[in-house]
Amino acid sequence: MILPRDFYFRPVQSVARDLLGKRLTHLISGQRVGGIIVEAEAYDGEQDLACHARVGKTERNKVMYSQGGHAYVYFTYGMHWMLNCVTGETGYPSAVLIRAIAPTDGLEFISVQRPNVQEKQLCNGPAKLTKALAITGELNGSDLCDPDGALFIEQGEAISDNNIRITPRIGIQTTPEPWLSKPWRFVATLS
DNA sequence: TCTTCGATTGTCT
DNA sequence: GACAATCGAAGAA
Repeated sequence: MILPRDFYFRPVQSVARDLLGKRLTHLISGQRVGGIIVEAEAYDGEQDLACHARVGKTERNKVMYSQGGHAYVYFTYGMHWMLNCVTGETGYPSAVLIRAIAPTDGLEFISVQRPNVQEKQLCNGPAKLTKALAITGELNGSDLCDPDGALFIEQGEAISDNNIRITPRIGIQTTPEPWLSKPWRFVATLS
């Protein structure tokens, strides 16, 4: 059961929190590869100086300005892909960075993608999970609400508030306050 | 266990 | 020409 587009038409912080426990799937040659989302971060518009859209609309970040429910996939550090879910109405650049999942489907595919890696470390980072699920720039702009698409997010398990940790965002060291300390990272604690 | 640092390229100024 | 929403290896303690 794929999440309806309405799910993404809410404040990006709410979407980030509620994505925890949902099921991310990449369909590869008909095979389901994916897992449960356990970590996500919110990036909220041009005023958020940690958000790519802080410099306005560019060729790179234009997908963030599209309608909620689409995938924003970008390349960074010369070697890593990152996966985001666009939120909000067309024209408002906000998105949720998917930072980690607990893999449940296509484990043999994942182990080929990430050889010699302990199970717990397979998808516990934003670049790790894109590598594990073979997500690249080809999927940039994909509609996550399309049941015939290759990449989609389905209803999963509800995560209660006392199983969620909220912290500042990671990897934005050069971002000035107050954005640096915004509690916009959501982590589902296992068990 | 903790900290430092190299890899590697698309994108923006 | 600078640097990035990172990772993992290597070295120190």
